[in-house]
Amino acid sequence: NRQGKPLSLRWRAAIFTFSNLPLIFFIVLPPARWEEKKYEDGVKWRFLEHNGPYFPPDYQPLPDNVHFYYDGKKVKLSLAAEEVALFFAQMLDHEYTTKKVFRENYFKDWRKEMTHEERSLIKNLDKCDFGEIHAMHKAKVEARKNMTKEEKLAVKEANQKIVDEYGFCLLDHHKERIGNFKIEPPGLFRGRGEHPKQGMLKKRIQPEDVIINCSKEASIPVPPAGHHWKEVRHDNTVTWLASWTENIQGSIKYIMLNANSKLKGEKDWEKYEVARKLKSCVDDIRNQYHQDLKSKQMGTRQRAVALYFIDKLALRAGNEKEEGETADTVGCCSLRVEHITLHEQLDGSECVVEFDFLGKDSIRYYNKVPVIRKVFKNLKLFMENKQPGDDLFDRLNTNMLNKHLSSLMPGLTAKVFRTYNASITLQQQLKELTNKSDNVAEKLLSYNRANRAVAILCNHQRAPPKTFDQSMANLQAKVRTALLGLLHTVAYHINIYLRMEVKRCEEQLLKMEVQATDREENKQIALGTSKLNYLDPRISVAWSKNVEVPVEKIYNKSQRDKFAWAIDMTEADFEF
DNA sequence: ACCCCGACTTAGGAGGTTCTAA
DNA sequence: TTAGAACCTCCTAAGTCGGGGT
Repeated sequence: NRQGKPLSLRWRAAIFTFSNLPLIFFIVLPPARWEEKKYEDGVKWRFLEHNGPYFPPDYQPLPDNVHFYYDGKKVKLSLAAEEVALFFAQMLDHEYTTKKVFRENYFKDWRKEMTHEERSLIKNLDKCDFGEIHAMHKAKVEARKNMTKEEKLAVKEANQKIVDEYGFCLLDHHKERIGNFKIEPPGLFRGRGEHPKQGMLKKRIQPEDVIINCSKEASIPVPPAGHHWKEVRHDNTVTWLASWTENIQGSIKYIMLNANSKLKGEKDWEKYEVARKLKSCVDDIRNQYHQDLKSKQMGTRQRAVALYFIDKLALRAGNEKEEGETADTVGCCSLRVEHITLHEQLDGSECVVEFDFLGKDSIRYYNKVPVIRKVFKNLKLFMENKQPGDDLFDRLNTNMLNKHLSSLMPGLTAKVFRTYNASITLQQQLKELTNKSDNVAEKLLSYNRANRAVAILCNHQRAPPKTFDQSMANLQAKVRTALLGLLHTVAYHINIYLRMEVKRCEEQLLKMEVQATDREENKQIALGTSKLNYLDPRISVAWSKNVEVPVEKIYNKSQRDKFAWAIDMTEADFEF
């Protein structure tokens, strides 16, 4: 099986008695889905059938009592222009409708949707009054919030019907959940960070834009009435069920399976197996790049320094990006001189590199890192005679780096280091932080702390919750109250009948303290991303068995579904 | 050798739902 | 019973990486 052990025989036993004789039956179960044999290289399925994507509802025109005004005068907009006006009006409370780039992009695209007459009238966004449309939208949101239980239930049932019809497909022998079966509705593009295309109109997708992928033998999904698909193809070397090209970046969007599917689970498992393989040769690879730091070839030295960062700091590879098409963000290979500052001496350490750049999703990476002298000297060399905006690694790109890595180990790429370092860190931290004698709450705190160490390594940040300070204060107050209550109880009522009560108070207090600590430490850290994408679930499952914490305490339902393969196969002695 | 793009994973936020404690 | 926090699901943007074409 996937732990490298012989394939396990899955069985259940049942005991009956017959005339006081015990009879034991063994039932041999078929192999788990993730133990079925695979297809030849490149083939992802034999049979694929589905109902096609679900399209968002058509635009509903504004009611007659809601108006748009231009320059103080009432203007009845054409349907197309009105729909796009509503997109803007809906977002009026959001700060990016005040941003220059957003407004300019929006206005330019909106004008494209206008009729000739509208275009010649409406020339200035500042003179547009979306007030009534905005108010109508807010009223709708409010009304939705105030729906009765019955109304909410009706909505829920309607949604469930859509899921039942469009949310599943048949892939080989299995009914599988589809991850995103809905076509993305039109709206205004909201990029992350300072995105040059923010505010542009994301257009409505028609069936004529959509490519369907299914097997030849399957019944072809029926397009909405009066429409046809762009294309129906039968490509079993890919996993997507439908695709379309999006108009902002011109990239392809896909409808794919849910994470709990066999296909995705198998891929996930493979990813962690590659990372485990890196574990067995990481020492050699580290020796290699330490040697390469002294290479006569500048390109080799740059590769070595980049690898040092990727390994030590879990930086992303850093592919080059087209300027002006996306926010200005970088990864390791695309770092520029302006993103690092060298300090011979800083806070009592020598050879410190100060990183300050925007990474994926425009999340800031800020870190001061002591490095070995050879790396430090190389960096100085790379920065000589360069402008702040120049590439730090001018003789390196992700392609060259990955080609080198795959020559060291099959399947090795830059991102494997992130997976490997994340998982090995979790395993080490769990070993270090968990005490067998702790109670479940304390063990969970240890787990969260180990998870947190990884999230910090991978720079998984979140905006602090809006009400964080307030809720923290509330929690502290509660702790104080509980503490007082406890003291009070102990001081005045020590007698045998109240010991239970004291014990209960103590437990409650401890739980709250643990909770407060956990929450404070978690203020700006997002644990979910690493849990879902970087941490080999077998480490967590083995830990939960070892320390006797139910797996439900660390994985919720959808996480348990996603990691079903790991929950099924992992024994307490698993080592990453 | 390089570039472009297709396919897939990784990412944080919005918003809805459930839980908890007063 | 209710408000607010915690949890969870959905959404879709933004990365990685390899293969094919030039």
